[in-house]
Amino acid sequence: MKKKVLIGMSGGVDSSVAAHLLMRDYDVVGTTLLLCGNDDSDAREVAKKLGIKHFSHDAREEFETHIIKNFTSEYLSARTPNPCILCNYHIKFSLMLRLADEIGADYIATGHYARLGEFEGELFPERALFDEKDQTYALCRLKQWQLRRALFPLGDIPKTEVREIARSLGLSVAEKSDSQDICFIPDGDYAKYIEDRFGPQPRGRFRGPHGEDLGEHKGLIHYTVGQRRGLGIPYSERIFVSRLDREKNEVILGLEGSQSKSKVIARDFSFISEKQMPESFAASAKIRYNQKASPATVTRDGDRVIAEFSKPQRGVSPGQSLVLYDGDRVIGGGLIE
RNA sequence: UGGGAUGUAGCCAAGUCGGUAAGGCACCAGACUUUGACUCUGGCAUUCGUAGGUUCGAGUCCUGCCAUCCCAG
Repeated sequence: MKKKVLIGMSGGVDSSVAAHLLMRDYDVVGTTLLLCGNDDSDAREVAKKLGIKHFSHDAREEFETHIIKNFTSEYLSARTPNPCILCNYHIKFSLMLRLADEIGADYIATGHYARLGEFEGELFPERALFDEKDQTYALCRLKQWQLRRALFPLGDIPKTEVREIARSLGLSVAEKSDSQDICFIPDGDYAKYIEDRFGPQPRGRFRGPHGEDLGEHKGLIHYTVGQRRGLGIPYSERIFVSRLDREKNEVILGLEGSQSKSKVIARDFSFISEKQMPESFAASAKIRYNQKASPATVTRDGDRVIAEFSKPQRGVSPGQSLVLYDGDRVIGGGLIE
């Protein structure tokens, strides 16, 4: 008898094709999590077309407490959060697992471009075979109990082939564009979203590379370390946000290079492995999603990790995650201070 | 008021012996992207404070006017 798997279906191409691929070896049930007014009609249509069972689950309350609350409070604390990483941990790989238990499913699956690898008796997310589409960065906080019941059907398929499969199946979502922006903020204007909830944020001054006053900023939540565009400041050369000063409510600007650092400290670090990690080791690391990993020497300090990169990293933004890799294998991730 | 200087796109700013408006920043549009960013590509002055003049041709030469700044006092 086939084992049963519950797949999260967003209604996009990826999870739709993932569902189809699973059907060969598993008894597949699809679910769409209602997180924030998203619509499940595409997913329902795909499920019907594929001939699998589908149900939707209202997860708005959990999404609100675990993801949105953190997202807004981080921004209000002058940090730049990555909601996807938290969502994967709390929603896609926790809540989904509970739903799987309810329907008696052995596994859960998602349309992430990632593979699952085994190393010394444990499981790890591994980079997708075609790493232009790798999504392991966002899976950095997963634990063994989650990975043991996870499946990633798209890990060794290029995106173009996924679309071809969708077309050959006659799925209406085959040409649907890739999702982007923050899923619960459809228009992409996160600052407006926060101000709608918490009111307008106090304005302050822009401080230039030489300490000069460069005018008024719109409120700290509008800026991220490393940002260049949208500052609205004419200057003789490119200037970047190098720091957000919460005490003085100032946005500190600097020239090219001023926002680069070799030493990155991450707190609340979560390792994939349950084994004791060495105090210090070599790894490759990323400080943001869309970037290739670069070599670093890592030192542990309680729940903190200090990464000393061999080359300075630009735009190290507090609140984003430092994710460590050993080759293709994700070691873990933590929040940049 | 006398003496000096300057006035080129939203900002900074090139512009040679007059020959038919560099560049940077900002901005806009695309590309990239399951976060915020970065990056990349493309766009962006029929016009050079203004009114005349010289010239085949003026941002570049001449004259008046206007504006701003500095030094005198």
